[in-house]
Amino acid sequence: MDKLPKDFYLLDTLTVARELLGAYLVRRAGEQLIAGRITETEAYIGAIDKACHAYGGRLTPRTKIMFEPGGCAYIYFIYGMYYCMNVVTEPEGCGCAVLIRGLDLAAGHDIAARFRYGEEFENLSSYRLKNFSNGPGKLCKALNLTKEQNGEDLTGSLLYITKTFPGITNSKYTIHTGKRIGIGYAEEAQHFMWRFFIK
DNA sequence: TTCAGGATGTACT
DNA sequence: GTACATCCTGAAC
Repeated sequence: MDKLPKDFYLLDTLTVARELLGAYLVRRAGEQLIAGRITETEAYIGAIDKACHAYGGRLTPRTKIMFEPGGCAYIYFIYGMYYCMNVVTEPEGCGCAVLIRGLDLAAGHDIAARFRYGEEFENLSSYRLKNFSNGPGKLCKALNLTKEQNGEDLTGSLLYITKTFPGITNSKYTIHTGKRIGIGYAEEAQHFMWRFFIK
């Protein structure tokens, strides 16, 4: 399995955000694997981005993971009930990350469905299938990602990203860009075209 | 199919 | 006390 190496995560945040599209986020749950193709990302660059939790070098217990060298997971709790997962990027001290906003489930359907809805995958309604992991809070629930995985090394065996996944054929895609979602408070930064997604 | 409202903990003022 | 990188439900169209 061609796990993305540490060096990849040290690259420019916008590059990582684009390159992650079409890759597979893999989560080990016991002996089983859950994998989803990444369909939507957003870049957050601490030095210049008012929407970033680490804007202006703000270092708190929550944000300290963002200042680690690229290649670990930054998972935070939001709105009292959801988690969002980010990939920390660039060298140590930068405070940059890429938010994973959407996944297409590729493997581990049954266990993911239990994490997400507590039901078997084949029993899910079409509405639930369509909205299974197409949002940051949703995909964390499907992959059972919580603060327990905050800071997890993405080059380890519990949580990692690959360019291909066994038994899955990569389909072609086109990258689209847009404004980021849910950051209306961020003044000029809300207009940055730092959201990337594929069809 | 779209939309308003509520749930709810943590970080920060 | 307030805002938050969200999602679900139920009601109206």
